[in-house]
Amino acid sequence: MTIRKATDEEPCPVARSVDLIGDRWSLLIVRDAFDGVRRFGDFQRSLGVARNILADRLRKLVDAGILEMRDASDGTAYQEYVLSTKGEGLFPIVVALRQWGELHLFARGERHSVLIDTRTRKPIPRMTPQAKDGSTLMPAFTEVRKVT
Amino acid sequence: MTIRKATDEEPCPVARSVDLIGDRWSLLIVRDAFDGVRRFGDFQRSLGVARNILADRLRKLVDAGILEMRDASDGTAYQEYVLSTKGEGLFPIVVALRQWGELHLFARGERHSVLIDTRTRKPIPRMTPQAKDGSTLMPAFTEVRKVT
DNA sequence: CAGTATCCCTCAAGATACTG
DNA sequence: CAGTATCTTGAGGGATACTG
Repeated sequence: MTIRKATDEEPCPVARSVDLIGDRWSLLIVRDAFDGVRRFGDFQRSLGVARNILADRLRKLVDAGILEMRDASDGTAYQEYVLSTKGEGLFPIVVALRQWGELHLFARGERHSVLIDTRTRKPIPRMTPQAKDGSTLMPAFTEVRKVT
Repeated sequence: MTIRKATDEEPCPVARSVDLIGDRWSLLIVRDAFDGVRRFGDFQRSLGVARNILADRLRKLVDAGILEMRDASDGTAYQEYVLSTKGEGLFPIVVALRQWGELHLFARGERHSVLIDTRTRKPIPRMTPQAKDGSTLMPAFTEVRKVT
């Protein structure tokens, strides 16, 4: 990052976003968070990431205001990491990555995990529906749960 | 990547997408490509990336079928890199990153670059318009040109 | 101009042991 | 269980010189 502009001098919003969440793990943590994962150990098992790296990424995501720490809902003494409103705003990015990947990175018939919109109880569509003007309709974030 | 699954064993489309384009430079190259950048030197100047890294990323993007090489349109002996259909499919991801960044990563009033939709001649909106059901409307890719 | 070849260095990441 | 501390490795990335 010596050569890249400091984030606060970078005029391109895409670049700032990529600087913040464009690493190997952050977006997958966010994906899991959309999927309802909340606890350190669950993230760790889901991702298979080293504990120290996970701790670092969680801290950065909390510092960035994407995740918030809360007391565990199950009465244990530990913390949970849940998406803030800002973090929930990443939903279109995750969905777009998912849909592009489904369409272009899987062979026909090859199985992949899907997301269920818990409001409509339907899977997030493989492709974004087209509007009349050619724009695409991105599902809203309600709550989502993975099915494999 | 020792611990991460090989791409062809990874069942999550988000993870496959992130594996492919979730590095520091690939998405910014794609962003520039949407912006009409086509030549090695122009990418290099725009991004400030080392030439060997740029060459590597361009090669990987071509191998992945996201960019295609063509003979230069200006008659010179060189090549140009243009988005394939698959690459154009990344538009919603770039737009989503842009809009999230505009909304959450810039102070009020702070200036940032914008994209002009050359079909409508209007800037890509700061926030995705909401549909009645709470889903969001992602602009179509026609052609786009940066304005700072 | 459009790359390739080399060298070097930093940091991300993995492994593992330890602590409250 | 939820982390922290420490060590090691390797890949990513920068600088630069070189080539067709």
